[in-house]
Amino acid sequence: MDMEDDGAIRQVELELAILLRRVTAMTTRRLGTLDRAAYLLLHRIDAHGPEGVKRLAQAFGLDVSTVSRQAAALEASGLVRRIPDPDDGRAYGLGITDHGLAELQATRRARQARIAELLEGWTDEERTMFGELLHKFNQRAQQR
Amino acid sequence: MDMEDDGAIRQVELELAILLRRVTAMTTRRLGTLDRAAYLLLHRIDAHGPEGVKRLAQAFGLDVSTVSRQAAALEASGLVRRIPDPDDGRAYGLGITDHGLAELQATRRARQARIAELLEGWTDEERTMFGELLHKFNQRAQQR
DNA sequence: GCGATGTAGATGTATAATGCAACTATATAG
DNA sequence: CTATATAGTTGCATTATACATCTACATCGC
Repeated sequence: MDMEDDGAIRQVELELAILLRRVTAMTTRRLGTLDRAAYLLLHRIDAHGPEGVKRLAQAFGLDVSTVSRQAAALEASGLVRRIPDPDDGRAYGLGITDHGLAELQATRRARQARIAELLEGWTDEERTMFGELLHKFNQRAQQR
Repeated sequence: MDMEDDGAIRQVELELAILLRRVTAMTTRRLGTLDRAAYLLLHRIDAHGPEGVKRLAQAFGLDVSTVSRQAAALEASGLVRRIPDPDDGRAYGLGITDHGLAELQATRRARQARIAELLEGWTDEERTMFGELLHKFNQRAQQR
């Protein structure tokens, strides 16, 4: 089977590359007050509860040092607070603060409004399918 | 109509943010010999024929200076060559060289193989739909 | 209990991508 | 012919990132 010549794969590969460019460019100027790293970290913490930098780094495929710096920035801005791990003096979890939650929600609204613009004219079915396929893809991309 | 609370939009927004993270992390270590910027530029030039840096920058939503540097790097590597615009002494187009085409194809194969892995177990319909929806999304994202 | 080894996280340093501002050279308009 | 606009380049600053190293604590073997 000649996978590489599969037309669908060809298209997905190209469109993903383009998507990366476009969405990176779009989100470089922040929507709301949070930059992309901050937004994703807060999103994750909000959804999964407090986690340490190691787990967060794994979740995003980033180096621990990178997340450590991002977390420090978030803490300095009062968006998260450290919650010491009672069983491990080295470790702590990052918990979202009320301020962090408010900023997260504001940024999320701004981003969703942007997406809503881009999905204007799509059918409900297309939107739903797009979300599900992206989710399915992300699941796989995490494991690998 | 409460767009912002549409479940599909909520999911698309989140999954796009995650996708960006994952795919960026994945493509940081290059597949093939070309980095991401080089790959996309060559891809575009191959598909659209020679274009100047201004048009290329617009196509990717990047600053002209950024593309100018990327183009210089491509030229230094012999992947593209400058084609002076006969009607405008300031302008030139970037044309892909044989070497550039070979590298493009090699990198494209490597990337497609990677995508094929990630889409393993998907139905043909899902793959096709994913590609089409990504394309549709990118089209909109370019105009806006 | 204590030394060896492992682990969570922070920090030093280097690199790469990018944007903005200033510049050069050419084109076009009045 | 001068003034202004445009294509592209370059200087500079910023940001995100990885890798290596370091510190503090934990755990394991004895």
